[in-house]
Amino acid sequence: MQDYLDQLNEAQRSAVTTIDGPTLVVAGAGSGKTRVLTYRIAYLLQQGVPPWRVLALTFTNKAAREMKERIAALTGKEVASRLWMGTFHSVFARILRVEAEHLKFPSSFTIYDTADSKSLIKSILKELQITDKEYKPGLILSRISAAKNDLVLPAAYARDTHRLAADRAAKVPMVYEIYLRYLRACLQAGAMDFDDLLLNTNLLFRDHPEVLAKYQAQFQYLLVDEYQDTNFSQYLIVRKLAEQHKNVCVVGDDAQSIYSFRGAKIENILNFRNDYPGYHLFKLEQNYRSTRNIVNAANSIIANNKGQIPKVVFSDKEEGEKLKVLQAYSDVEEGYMVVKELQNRRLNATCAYADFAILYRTNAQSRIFEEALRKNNVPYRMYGGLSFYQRKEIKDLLAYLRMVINPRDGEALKRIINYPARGIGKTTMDRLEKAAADNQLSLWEVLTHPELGRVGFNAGTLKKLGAFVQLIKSFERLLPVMNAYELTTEVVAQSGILKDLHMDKSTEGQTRVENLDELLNGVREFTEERIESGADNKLVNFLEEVALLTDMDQGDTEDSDRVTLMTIHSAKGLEFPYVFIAGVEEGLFPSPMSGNSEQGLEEERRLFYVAVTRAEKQVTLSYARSRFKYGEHNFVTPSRFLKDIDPAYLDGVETAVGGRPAVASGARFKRSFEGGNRSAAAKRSFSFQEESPVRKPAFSAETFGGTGGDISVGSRVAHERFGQGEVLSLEGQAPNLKAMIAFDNAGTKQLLLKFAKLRLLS
DNA sequence: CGGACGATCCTTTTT
DNA sequence: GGATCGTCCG
Repeated sequence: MQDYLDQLNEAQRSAVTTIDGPTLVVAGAGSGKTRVLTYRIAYLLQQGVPPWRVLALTFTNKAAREMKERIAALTGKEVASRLWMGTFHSVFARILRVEAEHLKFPSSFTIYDTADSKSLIKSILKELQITDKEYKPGLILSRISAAKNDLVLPAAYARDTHRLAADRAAKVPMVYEIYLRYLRACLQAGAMDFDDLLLNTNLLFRDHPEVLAKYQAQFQYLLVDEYQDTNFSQYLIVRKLAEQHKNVCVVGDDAQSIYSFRGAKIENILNFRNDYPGYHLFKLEQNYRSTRNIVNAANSIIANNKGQIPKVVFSDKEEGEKLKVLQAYSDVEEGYMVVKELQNRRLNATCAYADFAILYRTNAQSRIFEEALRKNNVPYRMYGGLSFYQRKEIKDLLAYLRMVINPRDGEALKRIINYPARGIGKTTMDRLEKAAADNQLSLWEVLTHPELGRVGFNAGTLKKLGAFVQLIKSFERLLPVMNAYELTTEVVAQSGILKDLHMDKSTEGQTRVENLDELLNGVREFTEERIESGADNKLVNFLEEVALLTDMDQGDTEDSDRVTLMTIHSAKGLEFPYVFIAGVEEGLFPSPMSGNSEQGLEEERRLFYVAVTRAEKQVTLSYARSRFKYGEHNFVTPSRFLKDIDPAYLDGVETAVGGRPAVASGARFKRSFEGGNRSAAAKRSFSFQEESPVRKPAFSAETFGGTGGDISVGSRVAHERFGQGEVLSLEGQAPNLKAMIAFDNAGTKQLLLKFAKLRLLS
C-alpha cells in the first residue's frame, strides 16, 4: 500500500490520506481523479474501516465497475465486493427494495424507463382528453422530472408560482394535474421511474427518521464522484447520509459540469464550503493525460467562462501537435475527411484504430461517420444508439418477466397483452384502461376482477383475456421453483414469442432469435456471477440491473480494435490518444436548444472543454459548410467556439483539396471567421474561401472539387501517393466527379476528385 | 382486428 | 432523412 502512495503527487496523496471530515477534491481534467478515489478507498480499508461502511457513488455503471476492479486489485476481490459502490440509481434502488414497505411499494417494484414513462403519460393524456399534439409527452416528462429532481411534490407544485407560470407560458397548464396522476399511477403499478429512485429515497429518509439513522450510522465514509453533476435530490441524499459522521469526500470539476439539462446543479460543488464548514480542499491541477498544447488550448477555451473555482491546470508532457481544423463542403465530406485523416494518422503513427475517437454533439451526426467508416472498411464501435435492451424483441421478453415479478406493472402489460397477437385490440384496451382509471385500479387488477364481465366485453374477448391472465399466472407459479434462467426459457417457449419469431424467416427475424438467445445467455451469466459473489441473483435483480444499464455498459468484453463513436456527453471520463470533434458549427455546437442565454452558452463551452480534454496526443476539429437537416441542406458557418481557442495552439484550416492549409496561420484563421458576408459564399455554392481574396490557395477547391475545373480527359496530373498519370475518362456530376487515371507506376485507378489530392501538371 | 402504407413531426445531451 | 403515428383496407 505504501508503494501506491508513492505513486501520487503531493496533492493527490493528501486527498487520499485525509480521511476524516468533509473533503472537496477539485480535480482538473486528466488529473488522476479516479486514481485518488480508488486509493482513498483502499486506504480507508487498510486503516481498518469495514468495506460495508463505505459508500461510494458514481454516475455511470462503468465508472463504478472500473473503480471496483481497481480496488479489487489493491485489496482483493473479497473485500472490494462488500463495498457499497455503484451509481446513485442502483445503490438507492437496492436500499428502496429493502425499505419498500415504508413507502407502500412492493419490494419487487418495477423500474420504468423513459419509454415506459412516456407511454404512461400518453395514457393519462387520453384520460384527460388531451391530445399529445398539444402536450408532448417528452416535454411533460421533462417538467415532471425537473420537479422531482428539485423535490417538488404535487402539493408544492400547486403553490409554485414559477412553475405554474412557466407551464402557462409553454401552453401546458395541466402539467400539475398530469404530475399528480402520474405519481398515483406509478404507485398503482408498483413502479418507479429513474427520478423516483432518488425522490423516494428522500421521502424515505424524510418520513422515517429511524431508517435514515440506520443508514447514517452504517455509512461511516461517503465518497461522491462527479459531484458537479449532482442534482438537488442527490445532493440532499448525500447531505443527510453524511450528517452523522461528516466524513464525506466529493470529487469533481466545475469546468466539466455538463448535465444541467437533467437537473444537475453546478452550485452544489461551488457551495460545498458553505455546506460543510471546516472542510478540506485539495486541488489536483497537474494533467497527466494530455500534451501541453491540448491543455493550454482547453484552458484558453474555458477562460471565456465566468464564476469558476480558481485553478490552473498544467501539463508536464511534451508540447505536442497543435489542434488541427478540417473544413468540409458538406456533412458527407466531413465524414470522409475525418476518416481519411484518421487513416493517415494511423499509418504514420502506427497506432491502432482503438486509439481514435470521433466525438459529436448530437447522436444524429453519427450516421455520416458510420457510413464513411464502413465504406473505408474501418472497424468502429458506436455508443448511444439503441442499446441491446431497447430492441423490440428484448423489451417484449423483458415485459413478460416484469409482469411475472410484478403483475401490476401496467406498461409491461400493455406491451405484451397482445404480443404475440392474441386478438386483443385497441377497443378492448381502451375499455380496460378506462375501467382501471375509473376504479383506481391497475390494469391487472381489472383483468383479475371477478366482475370483469361487467365492463361489457363479449364472451370471445373475455376468453382471450382469461387465457392471458392464466398464462401470466402459470409463469408466476414457476417463480419459486425455477431459477431466473430456467424461468426465462420457459417464458420464451410458452408465451409464443419463439413461435412468432420463427415464422419470420427473414434475416431480421433470425437476428431477433439470436438476440433472444443472447438475452438468455445474459440471464444465465448474471445468475452464475451473482451466485459466485454471494449477491442477489433473483430475476428481480436481473431486471433492475438491466433497467439501469446503458449501452455504455456492454460489449467491453470484445477487445477488438475499433474506432470509438460517441457524443461528447458520453465521452466524459474517458480518454483517447487521438480525438476528432466533429460538427463544430453554429446551429449544432453550441446547440441552439441551449438557448442564447449566457448560462446555456457556458455549459456548451464546458462541453467543448470536456471534448478537447479527452485527447492525449492530438485533437482534430472539423466542420462542414453545408449540412443536411430535416432532409434539406443548409449552409452553415463555423462555430463561435473556434474563436475561443487561443490561435497559438491552433493549426490552420485544412480543406479536402490541396492537402495544405488553405489559410496559413491560426491568427489568419481566427480573423477569417469574424464578420464576413456569408451569403456571397453561399451563392458560390461549394466555395468555402469566402475571405482573403488576395491570396488564393495554391490549389483551390474550384479547380478540382467544385466543378471539375481544368481537369479534362488527357490531362497530366500528379497524386501524392500514386505519382504522375494521365486522365483517361471522367464521370459523374460535380462535386462527385470521378476520374479514371492511368498512373505511370501505380496502375489505373478511379478517384473521386474532391478527395484525391491531385495536382494539374499540364 | 391486424397489417401496410402514407403524412407528419422532428432533434441536444442521459441515469 | 427517418421514426412514429394515424388511416385505410383486407
